[in-house]
Amino acid sequence: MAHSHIDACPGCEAPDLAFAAHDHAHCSADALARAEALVAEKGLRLTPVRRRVLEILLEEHRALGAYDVLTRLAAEGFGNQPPVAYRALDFLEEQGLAHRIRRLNAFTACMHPGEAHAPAFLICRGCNVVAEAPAAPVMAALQAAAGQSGFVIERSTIEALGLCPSCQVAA
Amino acid sequence: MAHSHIDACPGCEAPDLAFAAHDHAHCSADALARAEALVAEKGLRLTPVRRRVLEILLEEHRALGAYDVLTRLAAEGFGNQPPVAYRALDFLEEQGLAHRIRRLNAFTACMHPGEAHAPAFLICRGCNVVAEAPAAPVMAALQAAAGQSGFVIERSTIEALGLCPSCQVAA
DNA sequence: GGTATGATTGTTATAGTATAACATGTCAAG
DNA sequence: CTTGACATGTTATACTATAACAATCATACC
Ligand SMILES: [Zn+2]
Ligand SMILES: [Zn+2]
Ligand SMILES: [Zn+2]
Ligand SMILES: [Zn+2]
Repeated sequence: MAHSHIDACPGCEAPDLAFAAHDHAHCSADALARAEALVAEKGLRLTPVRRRVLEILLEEHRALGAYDVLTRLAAEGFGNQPPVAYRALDFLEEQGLAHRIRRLNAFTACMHPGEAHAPAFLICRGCNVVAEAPAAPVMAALQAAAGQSGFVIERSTIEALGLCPSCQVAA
Repeated sequence: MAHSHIDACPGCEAPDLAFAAHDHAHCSADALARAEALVAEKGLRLTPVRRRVLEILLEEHRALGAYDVLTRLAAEGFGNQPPVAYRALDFLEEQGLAHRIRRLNAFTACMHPGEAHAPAFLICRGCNVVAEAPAAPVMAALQAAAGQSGFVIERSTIEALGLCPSCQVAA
């Protein structure tokens, strides 16, 4: 589902730069389209709840707690019990369409679903924006450190808390 | 509080290699001694609860949940309400004597308190051992990734889940 | 179409993690 | 001895997450 104007699209060219001003309507619509394609490809179903949860996560470059999502869902006529939110979030995470931000006990939409990527996150404590950063070099360094003791990495959590450019100015 | 036999002491020479067999009695006693020195240096107090919590965390190279610690404390005559454990754990974390493992919602003793170190953790899902790994290169890579978007890192969470050497053999 | 099958959602109940707020106790400085 | 700062104990509550089962929906097959 790659589209034709990659060079002109901040949301596609630098999807990890959530801090920069960009055409977010496009940014999120694109992520949603890619998600739909991916799910179809795998023969899975992006059901109404799942799709709506993804849309909610895509509204902003933030992380939302499961109960925040649940409140939204309930207000829209979906079930209002925790498993409704957690199941949708778990599905999205398993399919690489959302990520869990452990420092925040919250979830954020994946900004480049489908692309194999070891996720690293930049979390601004000023504006709460969460950005995905290119993490291949980080993973390589971590692999190297682990390899020294013969440890084999299966999954990793890499999160940085700090200030985005705008919030540095404000401070 | 560096001592004299650094070359002969696995617990000191390679404190990040919690997976390897080593003289853990020494390993933990040494960490405790360093912690005491550090706290005294800062004019703070390693009170009975705090000291006991650190000892408990030092018993094994594992992470313990706050409620696990609390159960132990209560059995030993300390308070049996959550804040008793959380306050001690928070103190230890603030002083760099313990680390929070976010993936496990648990805490582990710091294996080289006093030394400035950006923590990275290797968590074995087989035996639950948690090791601190040298993380300077990892942090450098993360800083580089963040720097591209002008993000300034203040704190970071770097955790890898996988299998230690022994558990790879077992599998 | 009708039905068997598995996947999805809804619901109840409960487990696990963490903090706010206030009372009590300890200790050292003045 | 009093004072003030810090530390601990306690009550209550908030927040995060999952187990277990019932009802519903979608699909494939006859
Ligand atoms: Zn965007
Ligand atoms: Zn910001
Ligand atoms: Zn040890
Ligand atoms: Zn192991």
